[in-house]
Amino acid sequence: MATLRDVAREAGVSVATASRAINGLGNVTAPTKAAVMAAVKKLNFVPHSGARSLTRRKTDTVGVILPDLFGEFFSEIIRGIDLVAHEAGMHLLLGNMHGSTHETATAIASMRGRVDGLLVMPPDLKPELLADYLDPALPTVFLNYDAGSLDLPFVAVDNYHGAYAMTEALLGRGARQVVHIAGPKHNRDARDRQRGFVDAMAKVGGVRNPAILPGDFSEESGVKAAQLLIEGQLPADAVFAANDQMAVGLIAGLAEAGKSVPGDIMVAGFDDIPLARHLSPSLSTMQVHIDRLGSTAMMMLLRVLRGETLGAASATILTPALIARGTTATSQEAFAQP
Amino acid sequence: MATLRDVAREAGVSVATASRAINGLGNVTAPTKAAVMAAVKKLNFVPHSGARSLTRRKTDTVGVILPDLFGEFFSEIIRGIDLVAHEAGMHLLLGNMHGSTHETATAIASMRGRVDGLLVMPPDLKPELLADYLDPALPTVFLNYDAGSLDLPFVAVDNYHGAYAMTEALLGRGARQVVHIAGPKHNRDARDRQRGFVDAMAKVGGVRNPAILPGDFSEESGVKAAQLLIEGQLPADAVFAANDQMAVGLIAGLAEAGKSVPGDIMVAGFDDIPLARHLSPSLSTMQVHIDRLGSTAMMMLLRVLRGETLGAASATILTPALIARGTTATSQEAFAQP
DNA sequence: TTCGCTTGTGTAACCGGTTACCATAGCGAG
DNA sequence: CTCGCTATGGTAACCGGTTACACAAGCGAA
Repeated sequence: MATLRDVAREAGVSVATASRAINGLGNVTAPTKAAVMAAVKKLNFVPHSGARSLTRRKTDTVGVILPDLFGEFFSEIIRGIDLVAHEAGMHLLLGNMHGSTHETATAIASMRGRVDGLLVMPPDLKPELLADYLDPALPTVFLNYDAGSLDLPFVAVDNYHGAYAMTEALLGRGARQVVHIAGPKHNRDARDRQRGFVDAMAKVGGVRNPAILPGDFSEESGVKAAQLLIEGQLPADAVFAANDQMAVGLIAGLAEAGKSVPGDIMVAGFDDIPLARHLSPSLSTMQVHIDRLGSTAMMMLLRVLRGETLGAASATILTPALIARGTTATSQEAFAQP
Repeated sequence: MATLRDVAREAGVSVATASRAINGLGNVTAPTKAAVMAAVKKLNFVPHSGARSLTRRKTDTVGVILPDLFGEFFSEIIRGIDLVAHEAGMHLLLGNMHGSTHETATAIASMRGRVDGLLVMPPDLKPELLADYLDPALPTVFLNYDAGSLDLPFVAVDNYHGAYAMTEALLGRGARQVVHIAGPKHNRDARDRQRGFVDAMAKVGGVRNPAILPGDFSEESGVKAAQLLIEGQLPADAVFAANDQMAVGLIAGLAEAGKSVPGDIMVAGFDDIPLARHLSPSLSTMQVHIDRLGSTAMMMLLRVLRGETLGAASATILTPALIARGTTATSQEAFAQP
């Protein structure tokens, strides 16, 4: 591997001159610069970024810490981040916390000196726990997370109002007995969606304690919910699942039991995963632009890195949009658009 | 930020002793080590990895260069890589070549000094072009790519035999006129699948020049293929799309035209994306364990990094499995299992 | 007591690139 | 011809951790 000293020797100049020529810092005459560049080409010199980060005190890299890397959700987030990062000439260092607090601490620690900033998406953990591990000097933006007591910028989805709107829509289509399938207990997204559902049922539907079935965001838990619904003889004319995966399982379970969707029971999900539009009937859901979650967070981080103060922009809330499809079609609509 | 010198001063020892204590290199008495560790805790010291990589000449990071980050395919690959990398305590540095040769060169160059090894997935490019940019001293494994003339280890999917098997299966189910929807012209996966199809048609079906429609792996190109098929009045009793995405579009297009699947026309895809099993009828396809593509490549890279010679294991071919589902069901099967 | 050995600790050079500061050459003005 | 300025380039310290080597202390053996 060629070093800067090699280049300098080859070009017949000092390391300082070579460095200046390469970085275009002026104080170098055209012929000198040309000689240096020729040497660079000849030796195939590429600056060693480890050494560079020592003196420059920046790495042109951002660390991304996600709870898991499974499924389209995370792939879309990474894509959104990469889109913006690439534009700004930054690299992405991936860290996986694999769900545990200890892993998260390790992941954050191991990024010291490797990154200029951090994007963190803590799914279940309390922010207070994370605070101990975060380096206050390292710019950090939270993904899909209300930073709460921590004074850090974040991007989040308005799960509460999304769930509220969907519940309202179901009621508006004539449903009286709407059942909710909840997500993991400690997941904030899941809790907010449940709150939105409960509040809408109370205020719009006039129902005090609506039925709620347990779930964990997995397809299997949707199937189980369908069984509970049928065997428990729970009266229901609509089911609102806390995410699309569960809605998919639910529909399969209902079909198994001979129930028709939306004829007997309407179904709605949340997220608008690509699969949703391809089901038959297609799944009504709340559309979350997952990639924007990533790109927005990355843009915020870039601004912090540039030294700008975010002010009011330090909290960005993305509002999901209601997508009405086949699983909530009324009989008229079903005839009009099979 | 606390440095090693700070820790040494705090513990009342020299930097050398502090370093040895932290890295557990022996030659340090228990009380001395305890004092150092106490200082580490107190100052919240984390070694600066940039500085470390200078002397150690390793970074515990592997670079991953992908053509794009879109869709489940890449997400699965990254997940597979991460699974193995995490186990080995390695980090992932993501690079996106965004399709162009120039970008690829930049991505590879910018990883100099940042990574110990490289995983590269070149979709369309010729290996000869890449060779100029690859550092021979940097261990590299190709993903989903036959390294060809380059003497580098790789993991690939046996697209040819997969396509051959699927075509054979379609013919075995009574199809006579099978049409293929091809992938992008310069994509090697697509070309191999097309070759497998053509050869199977000739050898098993006795058909010399089977009909082939153009496509580009996108859902839309599947829809277009359906239109071409109908409007061109191309006789067909089965369609084999080069990937699942196009099969999905194709099915939608056929439904639009009033054709029933598999009644009028059987359909098959390739990849087994998660969506495949959820379609109705469910999509028959060749199952590729995409995550294994990533994890296998990562395991190979780890072995190279440990100094092992791969020998025969330097070329790993993953064989896809045929998954027969609803879109290729014969009428008897359709009655038996609706 | 002194020599020799083991064991623990310190000093300083080094990895590769950056940059503050200094030295020199070249030029015009006086 | 000398002075003084600027443009250009060189020297060396530094970023933070690692490690070869030197050194000192402690112990047993002669």
